[in-house]
Amino acid sequence: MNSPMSATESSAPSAPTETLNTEERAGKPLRADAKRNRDKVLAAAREAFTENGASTSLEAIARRAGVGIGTLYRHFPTRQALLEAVYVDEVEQLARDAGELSAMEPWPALEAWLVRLGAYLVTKHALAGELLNYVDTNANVFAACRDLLYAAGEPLLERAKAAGEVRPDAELQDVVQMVGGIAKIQNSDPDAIARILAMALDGLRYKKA
Amino acid sequence: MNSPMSATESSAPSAPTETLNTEERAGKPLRADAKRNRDKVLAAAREAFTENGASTSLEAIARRAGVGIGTLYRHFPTRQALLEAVYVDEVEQLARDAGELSAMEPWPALEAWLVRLGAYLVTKHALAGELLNYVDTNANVFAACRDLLYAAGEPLLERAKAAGEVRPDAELQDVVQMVGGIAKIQNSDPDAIARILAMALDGLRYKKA
DNA sequence: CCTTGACACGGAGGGACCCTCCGCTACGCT
DNA sequence: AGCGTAGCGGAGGGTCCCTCCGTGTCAAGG
Repeated sequence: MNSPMSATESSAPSAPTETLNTEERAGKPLRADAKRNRDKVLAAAREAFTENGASTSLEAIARRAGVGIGTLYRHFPTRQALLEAVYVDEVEQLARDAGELSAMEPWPALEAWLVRLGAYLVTKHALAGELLNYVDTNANVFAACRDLLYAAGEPLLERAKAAGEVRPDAELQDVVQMVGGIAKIQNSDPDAIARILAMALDGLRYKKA
Repeated sequence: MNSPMSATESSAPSAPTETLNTEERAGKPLRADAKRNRDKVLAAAREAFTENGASTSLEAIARRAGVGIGTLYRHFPTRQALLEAVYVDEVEQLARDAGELSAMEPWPALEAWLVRLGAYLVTKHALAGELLNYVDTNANVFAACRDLLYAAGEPLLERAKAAGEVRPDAELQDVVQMVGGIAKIQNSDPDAIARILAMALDGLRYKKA
């Protein structure tokens, strides 16, 4: 895990491989053609974001998907919405990981989870930028996602605190943001990020004097 | 702007206040009108970057400065070049600060400097992005600046290591990048950044078991 | 003071994107 | 098979990037 992965599809929380489960929590069943187009856009977006980062032109994505730009915008009114749709599954997986790790000792579990989170975000600077920021527009599209992540990590952190392995004043929000900030560092050397992250995480265990 | 500090000029390393000293290390004496325009652009850019971040439209800057877009591009062929010209003075000041701090105890000195660096970068996400990244184009325009910073910090770090207050495996580059990464976190609450930075810096002092 | 070469100015213009709007297409229900 | 409407696509207006080149301005020598 020390090094941030390949360039393609695969990433930390083994992605769900398919895009079919999309739609989800919405009430409306989409019309056949609509669903087809939505999936085409999603697939094209996933590829494009992976290849060129979050700033890929939306028009390019539409072109790649073979749909009109208007269609893309109807399904995903903003770039953020599209990003979210592309990555929710993976973030959810990350949250689920937290549960499994609870078998380990408190600190190793927490550390492993945070490192995994970091490694994932390294491969998706795109996501990191949007997922973790408060500021910004009224409704943070990623809010739900983020809360999920927080809910998942909280137990791990609390457990480590209870075991006296992590300073009691550490807040999960701060920790997650820290990991995100470090993951977003632009550095051609993957090991450097791993070193930096490890060092910063040790700050969680530091005790005064 | 959403972040710490005032909105205007002032920032961590008391900025040199004026833009007159610009030009510098170049051989050619500029023509009178050229210098005048260069300064106008620089001033407008400083304001604009402060108000709207590094992504401010270059055309807007030219408009604000009351010069043609072509003029702006002749003096500063890239956005990076402009950023650098705007901020070199401040970064140099930051480097100079390191010297003064050496009067303090090793750890407090190092911590103070890094916190100051962080506070400064928070006000200039713009800068942080460009200054600290390796990746990217052939010639990093900021390379000189960055080296200056590293040269300034090195003694502080070494001293703290020698005093046994900082783990010996900490590298300055990593530390500076870490500070940069944390400073770039988007968060409406300035205190949060400070907390996170403090926690991460404690990682420097953590000693195994 | 005037000439004149070179330096510098400004903005038009082509390309890329963003996002909206609306006439047309084609689903799918009856 | 007919029809109401969800959904499609792309033209179009706006912004920005960056280049190129005709015109304006400086300053050194006559």
